[in-house]
Amino acid sequence: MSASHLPGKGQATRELILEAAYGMARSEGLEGLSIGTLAQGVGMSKSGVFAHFGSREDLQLAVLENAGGRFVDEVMAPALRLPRGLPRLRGIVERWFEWMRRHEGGCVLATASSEYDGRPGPLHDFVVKQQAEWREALKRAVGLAVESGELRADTDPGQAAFEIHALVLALHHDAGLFGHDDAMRRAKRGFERLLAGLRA
Amino acid sequence: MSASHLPGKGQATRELILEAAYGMARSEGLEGLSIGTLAQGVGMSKSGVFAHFGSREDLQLAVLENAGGRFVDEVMAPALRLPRGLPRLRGIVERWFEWMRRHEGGCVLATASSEYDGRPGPLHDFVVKQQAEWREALKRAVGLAVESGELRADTDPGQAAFEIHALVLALHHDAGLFGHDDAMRRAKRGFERLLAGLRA
Amino acid sequence: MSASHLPGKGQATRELILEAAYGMARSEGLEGLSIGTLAQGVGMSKSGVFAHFGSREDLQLAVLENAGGRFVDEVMAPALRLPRGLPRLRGIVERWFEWMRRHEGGCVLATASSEYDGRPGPLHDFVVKQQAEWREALKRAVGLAVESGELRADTDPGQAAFEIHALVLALHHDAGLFGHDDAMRRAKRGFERLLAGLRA
Amino acid sequence: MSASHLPGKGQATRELILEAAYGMARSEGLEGLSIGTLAQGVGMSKSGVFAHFGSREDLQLAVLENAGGRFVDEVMAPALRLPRGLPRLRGIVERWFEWMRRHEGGCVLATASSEYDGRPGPLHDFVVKQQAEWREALKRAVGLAVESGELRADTDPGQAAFEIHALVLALHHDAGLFGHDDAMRRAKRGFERLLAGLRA
DNA sequence: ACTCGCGGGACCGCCCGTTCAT
DNA sequence: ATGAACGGGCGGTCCCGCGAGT
Repeated sequence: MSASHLPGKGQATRELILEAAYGMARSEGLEGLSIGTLAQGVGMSKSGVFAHFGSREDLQLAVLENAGGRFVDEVMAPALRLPRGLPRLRGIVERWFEWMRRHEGGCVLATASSEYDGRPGPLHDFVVKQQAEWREALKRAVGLAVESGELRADTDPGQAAFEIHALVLALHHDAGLFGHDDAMRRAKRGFERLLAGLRA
Repeated sequence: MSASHLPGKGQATRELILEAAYGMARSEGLEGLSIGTLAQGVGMSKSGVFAHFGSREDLQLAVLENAGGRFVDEVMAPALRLPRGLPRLRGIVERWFEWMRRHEGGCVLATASSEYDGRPGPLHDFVVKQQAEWREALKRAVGLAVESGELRADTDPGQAAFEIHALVLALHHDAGLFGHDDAMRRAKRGFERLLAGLRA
Repeated sequence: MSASHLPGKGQATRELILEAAYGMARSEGLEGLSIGTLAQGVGMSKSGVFAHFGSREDLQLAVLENAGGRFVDEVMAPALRLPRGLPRLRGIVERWFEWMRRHEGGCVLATASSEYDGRPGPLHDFVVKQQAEWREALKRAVGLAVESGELRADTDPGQAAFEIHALVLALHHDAGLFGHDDAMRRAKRGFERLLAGLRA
Repeated sequence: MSASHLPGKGQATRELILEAAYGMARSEGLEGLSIGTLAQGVGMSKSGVFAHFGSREDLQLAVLENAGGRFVDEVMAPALRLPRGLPRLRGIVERWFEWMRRHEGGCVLATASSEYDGRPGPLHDFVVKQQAEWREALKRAVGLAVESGELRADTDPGQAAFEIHALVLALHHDAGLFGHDDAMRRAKRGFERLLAGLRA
């Protein structure tokens, strides 16, 4: 957001590294990231890679931040440009499902939740913040649909957000273990049933 | 032929190790298990620990098997002794939630799903088998409740099982990140709403 | 040679172990022998194997002793029953070559010389003793052929024994690296040439 | 493009390590080389040592290569600058004997032959290549002495090379087990006798 | 500003030879 | 002859710094 340094070569390499790191973290998890392997993957020396992030933990944070940014760009932001109410709520969920489809075989953001749920530290805190943010966004979208009268007035937005997120988690879970297609069908049907129950 | 090694000293140590291993895997994940740390935790030498399981992978498998066995004993088995239909279905879900409460701060079985979803190997296969089994049990319980007329005849048991499991996953997720109590409340309300929608 | 303990089961197992150990030492060398691998090879527990020899070193010694005994039985002893002079000398060498043929792919006795030449200890001493013995036997056989007038009177038996042993070593060397057949031809021709030069 | 890392600090350390490794391999054999012990010997950390050679096997190969290079420099190359015929043949053998004198107590190149004769792999292949090369060089030197008329026309160069090499092996063998001086005398006398028999 | 070569120290999973009670 | 355990070592990989090159 500042003019501190023109895009710069460093920034470009950094992005390249993050890209590769994200790919690796998808299958091995953020905890499975190894600087050596990563360096090999991008064709640099270990110290070259290392220099961009002062520590492994900072690298993991950067990957998480980066992926989170993309999630916002591809899921949240476009949905927020849709009209309030059901359209926007549907927009979020559909894009979220679609995101999961593209990340079939491992979504770092989803995996990170269980990697760091019981392990204090900066990564834990960051994951909590991210997840809370998105849950809140979901909750707000539900709330607006209640205000607009599309959903029943006695709807509890937090509860609804919880249940929607549950479907996302189950989608990721089943897609990874049992195959993507069935999981997607079930998730979509689950969402429709949920909406049906809430509709005014 | 004496009573010397029927219960076996080795078996006892093995159980002790598995206990400690389970505790560690709860926070670090099965992939985070280290034989050295584990040995230190049980006050044995590395080689002493190692000898009980021919390899790290076999140790991980043993932990998973052991935990799975306890899950069956504490959740599935007792529920199967309840009368078919809603009571049994409720029995499973309530005990499953209760299991999650006791494993607040990390359930290895739940975490393993995301650790091995995209990583081929014996552990992956085992996880898939376990999860499929329990999902199937859930599905059967739903089916029986349909047969008994307690749930609507057009209920899709597989879909219902998916949605119930989603609530379990969300319970684990939220409990780890946002605190257990809220998560539990939401999961229970979610289950009641789900049942309400399915009731004949 | 004593009546200390009737052949006994223990003795039999011991022989069985030595047999297996010899086989392993042929490809891996005496230093490459591992009690674990050996135990597995004979289908016993490590400690079971270990109990027969108080230490790894004693096992190695036993293997060496055992193989040496067989060498004497198959090479030296039968040759000593031949008439003195050239026949006996030829007998030794031919049987020695033949021994190498049967141990194509590694003769522990030959290998041990280079494993322990620069490493003090009981094994070194034992190897030296064995090799000295056989060299001495060779030397005596040459000496007898000189006395019988079949070889020139100015023959130096120690020198001749050295050169004959050289051919044996070269046979083992070439057989292992370049193939047995060529090596054998060359060794035999070398021996004949040597004899031709010494003949009266 | 500067002189910064043409000699290279790393190269220097590498040579230093190889030097120490050669010393250790002389008594323990190439298979007896241990990275930990080696590191201790050169006063570095294990990983520091390890980094110079991607694996233990590559370290062993490097030691073999290095020693082979020195052998060529000190034995073969200078002899090849002598006039063809007997002088050059003598030059090779004398320098080879001299090499053995300097490596009294264990020559890695000689020992490696018996360590890897029955064990497939890159080291085996390398040893075979080395030995074949030097044998071939010896054979050529004999052949040239035949062409020059100094050795009998019916001389078989391959056979002669075999017998000369046999003396080298016996020199190494006896020097290690029975003492160097006797061995050297016998080897030299053997070579003279051999030449006498081949002379035109 | 960025990248690399080189090295360290801790730890990994695993296997060694060995002991002791049974 | 076994099973359990030990202490120590193996080869190998980790993350991380320092110093210097461009």
